[in-house]
Amino acid sequence: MIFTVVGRDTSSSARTGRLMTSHGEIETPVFMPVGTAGTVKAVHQRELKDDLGARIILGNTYHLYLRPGLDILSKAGGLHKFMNWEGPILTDSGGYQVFSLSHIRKFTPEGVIFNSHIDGSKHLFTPENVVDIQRTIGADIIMALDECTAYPSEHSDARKSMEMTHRWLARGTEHFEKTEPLYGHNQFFFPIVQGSVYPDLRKISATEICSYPAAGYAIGGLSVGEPENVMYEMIDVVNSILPQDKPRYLMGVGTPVNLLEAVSRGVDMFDCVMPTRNARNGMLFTRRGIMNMRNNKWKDDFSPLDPDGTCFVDSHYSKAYLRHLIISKEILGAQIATLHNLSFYLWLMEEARRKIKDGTFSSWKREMILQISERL
RNA sequence: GGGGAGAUACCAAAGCGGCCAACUGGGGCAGACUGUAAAUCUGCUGGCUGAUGCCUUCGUAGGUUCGAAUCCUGCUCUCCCCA
Repeated sequence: MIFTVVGRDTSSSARTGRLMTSHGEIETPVFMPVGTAGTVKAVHQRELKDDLGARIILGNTYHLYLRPGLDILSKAGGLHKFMNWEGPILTDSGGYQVFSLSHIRKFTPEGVIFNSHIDGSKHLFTPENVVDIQRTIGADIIMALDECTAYPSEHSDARKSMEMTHRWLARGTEHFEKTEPLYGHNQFFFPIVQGSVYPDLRKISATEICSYPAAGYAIGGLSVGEPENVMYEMIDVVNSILPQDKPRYLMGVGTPVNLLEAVSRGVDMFDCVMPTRNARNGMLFTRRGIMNMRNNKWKDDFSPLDPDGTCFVDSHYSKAYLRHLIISKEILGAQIATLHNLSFYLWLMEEARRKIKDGTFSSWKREMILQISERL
């Protein structure tokens, strides 16, 4: 993968760049909407592409492997064709499910045994077969199997967890190198830094994963409950070690403020369920602040959803109408709210790229954070 | 006209002598949500109070009882069956 830094902020570590994949070019910093099960929930692929301008989306190894399963994905010719998404896709390895489904998993020397959350059946994930599964899915960027260390964790536990991630990385990398993409387009394999909230471990981990000549590097195990300033500190520690000329992907983060703080620390790629999940739960992010659409105060506010918004739903529907839809649990409410939130996240990154190029990123960021933190 | 059943908080509906300011569901109000087991989850929902607590409530008016949403009597209303 070719990654080119095309602009740098002068007063922070923020940079803007271009990332080439077989399915198109991505400008960074970029937010990648999460589409766990082969769908960004509540958003049509055409809306994703045409209305939102999303350039790359996520899928999830664990979910797609369980359903529809590899047989179907293989017959479909990969996830791109299956879901009719022509842009780049990144798949998470299932490492996060090792963490979030911890009560139905068991570690073995080989890998991690899971009980399916769907039917309870047993499945084994190994650093190797997770590469194979992601070959079958056919994502442009695939992730190493890691363990997202729980927070809080003792230093000794965090170290053990990190070391397992490193051992898995060695095996996963070897397997990745001796296997081939299945659908005629390139795939890139990203290792993941762990180390919990311990700077010494983060340094060890970042140094370790940099010893692999990967196309890009991910920072995992953050925004799992630790204070935000600790997360920022870890990003600083890791980014001081990760190579300048490779994309950096902060996994699972985060709030709009988190994104801006991480961009200013040199992060290039983000994904998070927050804009989509919170949308379905009635929470809207706007450049003037956060709105809980279920709140009584919107019931007769017929003004546009978001007068500053860039998505057509922002000017075509009122706050009162969306509140009605959300409260009535109407499907359209989830659709409108999700379109809005994703368009806000994508706008925020687009604007960040522009400000980095302009050389005004830091002052813009400062002002932006004040605005978007308001509770409306 | 005769017989029967019932009236409980915003709605529905438990409770049938003290553990009841009253189960539960809905509705309402608010909060949470960060590589999605989430169109989910949590809290509150008579009044005053930070809490303990106090005050006013179970159609209505009386009565029995140390004590009543719960037992008795009258009244009002609703529903069902027969004529």
